[in-house]
Amino acid sequence: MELFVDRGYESTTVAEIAERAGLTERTFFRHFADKREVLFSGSAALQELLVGHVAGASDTAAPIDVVASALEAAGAVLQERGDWPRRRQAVIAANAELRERELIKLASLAAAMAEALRRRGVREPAASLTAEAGIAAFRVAFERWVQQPDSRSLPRLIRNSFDQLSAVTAGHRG
Amino acid sequence: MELFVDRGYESTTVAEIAERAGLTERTFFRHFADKREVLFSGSAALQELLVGHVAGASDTAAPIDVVASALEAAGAVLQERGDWPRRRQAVIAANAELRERELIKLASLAAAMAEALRRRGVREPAASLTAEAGIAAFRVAFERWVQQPDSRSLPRLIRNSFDQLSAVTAGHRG
DNA sequence: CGGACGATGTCAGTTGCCGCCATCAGTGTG
DNA sequence: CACACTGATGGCGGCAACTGACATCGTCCG
Repeated sequence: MELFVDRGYESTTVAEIAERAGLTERTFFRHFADKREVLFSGSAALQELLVGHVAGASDTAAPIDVVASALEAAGAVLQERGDWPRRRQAVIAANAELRERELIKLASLAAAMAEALRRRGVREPAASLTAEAGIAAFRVAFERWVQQPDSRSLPRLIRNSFDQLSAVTAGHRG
Repeated sequence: MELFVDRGYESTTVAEIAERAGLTERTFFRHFADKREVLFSGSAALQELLVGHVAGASDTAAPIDVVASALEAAGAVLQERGDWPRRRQAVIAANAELRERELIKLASLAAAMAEALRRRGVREPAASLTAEAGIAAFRVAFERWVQQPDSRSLPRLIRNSFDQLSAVTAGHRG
């Protein structure tokens, strides 16, 4: 992160990262599949958290509410990490490769939640749709949170985003 | 496409692609920003189509319906290309790098539609949310269409996907 | 003590990608 | 007709991401 913030992601070489960590370039690639992954290795934990929440939710809760509360919980965790998520997001936003990686990580979170919903008995395409739309709501909320100078509560923004989503899709006449 | 289908995306080098086209590797990179872009250069046209539909929709239509009908129109165009979209999608699905690129292209389509909605007077975060959720509905429908052996109408699948989306988010209690 | 094992280092090689300069065909201009 | 300009291409060299094969070293276990 120090190197990325200093001179930008692209103009930082893997050799430099490895040197700063007191390791070899070869060893770096044994810990991370590629250069981008340094910034995304934490997403596995987030995925477990989401899946756990979905699996443990009340049986009577509607799928969209299950997804919403799982993502609010994730938002609370992110909120507690202080500056880190914002600095990380600034680096990601400045680089196209990293934005691509972020999208596939989010898609992977959606897929994991959809799978967890299916285990609760939700059928396709409702499961995928709920998970994907939920991630979309999360993205919009997270982006707002990152850009806001004041620290408005991320879980609250996420909740609002779900409300908006519900309002916005309600108009559709099938 | 011939080379990709034959030996897979990864084990096809840019030099081989260029040679097949009767050009040099150097020239290839003058036409495409990187190796992945060969498969995604058409997305600009799709974006124009979507933005045009959103901009030209009836003033009284609800944003979600505007987005839905724009994506149905896009689906109709894809449908007319016969085998091509399915072959292309098979190549993309088999490779992680290509899936990343596809996601960022879809995100770019969502951003363009959100911008078009804003020009119609839709405010944030409703505009982004509608566009993102719409793209999610499209993705789910397109994936089903690709996997279905019979050629069920893609626009119809997209319409169904939007109906499901509406049903699925309706349960949310804000 | 000795051997298995996991983490690291070393080295050479492939490939994506880019900067720089030369070439060449087509076009407009005096 | 000669010249300059422009746009597309080729050739070459080089950087950086990534990988496979092999060596080394510390640790743990019997």
